[in-house]
Amino acid sequence: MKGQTRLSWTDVRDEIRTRILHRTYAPGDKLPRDEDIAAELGCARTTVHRAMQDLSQIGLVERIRKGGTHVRTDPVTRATFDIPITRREVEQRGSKYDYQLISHALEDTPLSVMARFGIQQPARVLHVKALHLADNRPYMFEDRWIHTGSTPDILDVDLNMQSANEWLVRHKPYSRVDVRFYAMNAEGESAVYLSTSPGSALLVIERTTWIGQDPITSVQAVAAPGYQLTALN
Amino acid sequence: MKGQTRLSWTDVRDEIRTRILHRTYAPGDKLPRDEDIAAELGCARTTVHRAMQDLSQIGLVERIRKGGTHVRTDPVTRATFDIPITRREVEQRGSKYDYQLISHALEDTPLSVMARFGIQQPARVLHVKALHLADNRPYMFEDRWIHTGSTPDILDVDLNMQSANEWLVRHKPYSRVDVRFYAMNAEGESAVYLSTSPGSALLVIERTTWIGQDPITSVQAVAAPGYQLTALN
DNA sequence: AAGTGGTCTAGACCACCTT
DNA sequence: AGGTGGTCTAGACCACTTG
Repeated sequence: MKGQTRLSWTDVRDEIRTRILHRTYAPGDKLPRDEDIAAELGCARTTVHRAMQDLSQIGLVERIRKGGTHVRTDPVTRATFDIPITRREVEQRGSKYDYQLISHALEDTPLSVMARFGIQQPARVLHVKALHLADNRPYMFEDRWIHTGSTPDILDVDLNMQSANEWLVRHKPYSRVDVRFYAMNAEGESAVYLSTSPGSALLVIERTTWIGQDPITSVQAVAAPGYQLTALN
Repeated sequence: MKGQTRLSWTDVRDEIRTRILHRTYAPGDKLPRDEDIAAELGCARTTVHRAMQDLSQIGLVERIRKGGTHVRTDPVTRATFDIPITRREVEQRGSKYDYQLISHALEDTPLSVMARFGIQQPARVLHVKALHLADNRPYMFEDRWIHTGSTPDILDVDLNMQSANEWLVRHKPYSRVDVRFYAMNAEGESAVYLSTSPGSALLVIERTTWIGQDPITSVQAVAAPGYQLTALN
């Protein structure tokens, strides 16, 4: 006799995915009820549910109570990115990490930053510019605004010793984050500090974080030329 | 008496997250065993497990069998992006969508595309260039290579009527995808078709897909100036 | 109103890793 | 070797949404 073992939810997931790839279940089709699939494959409904949870998160199927499970007609490509502390990112590439504080000053939020924070009135913020280096070469230029209302402690930190990036990540958990990517031409400071010519195309990672309703920080992280963001998996 | 209702896994998740935010469980700390948390909060262990599954996926905690659950010391920012069919993306912005085929030709894969596909020998591919428009203005320029070995059907498609993007998404499911973002200076064709001046910084979304081991397509989607990618949530 | 997915429970066993 | 998370089951009830 052969070693018939119990079905795991990954088995079920793979089976369903295969059927979708092979068009047994075509785009737009309604899949059988969880319970029927469970009966067919010989496992508990919970196990099918776990499999479907995965497929649903990937974006392969769409599940609606009472409506049933459908294969998505317009499958989206869903990509997930990890954005670690810059120091860690550099070290994981096997490079030597260095950091330089360029400037820091107490200022009022400009309109652009007020918009990012979603606030109506200007607020007192610490404006920090800094450069991250990998193997002594510019890696990322960061232009950051830190809300002194929500994060007064930042004023006591010696930013020559420790990047604001690192201090914040270690000391200020956030409850909400907005992340966006776009391209920018190097100009002025970004060109100088990244040692590139004005006009170079640079990738920008803009991140804004809040704790509850209160803004913490907003940063434009401008990567050196050639930088690529790669999705997990 | 008040309506004491049963704890849901989201309640548990929120409770744990709050404790992490409040440093009840500080970065690096080991959390109690699932079973103990369940006992404390008064729910089944499975419910705690479901909550932890979520926190683990977000990247807030790290779980290791026998090792227990730990608060991550270097929380990463994890961002997820949906990359829909371009037509859908345009229409969801409330704009009118148009599409122009620029050129298509059978060619051999250049080295760069062989690298993306992960193949050693050149392959016969359909090289397609096309432009997507939103409200009659250039929106995205796409430079695509389609492997005719895995996808011979593409040769029968009238690419004037239907973008390769759309046809592929509808007819060729993939099992693996590589996604990366980077910045590029407009030059030559990309500048001309996107109606911008050479040198403009443009965001590029590069996507390569496979079915099993076989490459399907690789595309450089070059967005018009000002384009932003925004994370879900 | 009814059907379908979503969740919760209690118990059992398994798999993996640290000690 | 033992402890912890991971999974499976069976059954029950809930919540949402469509017809």
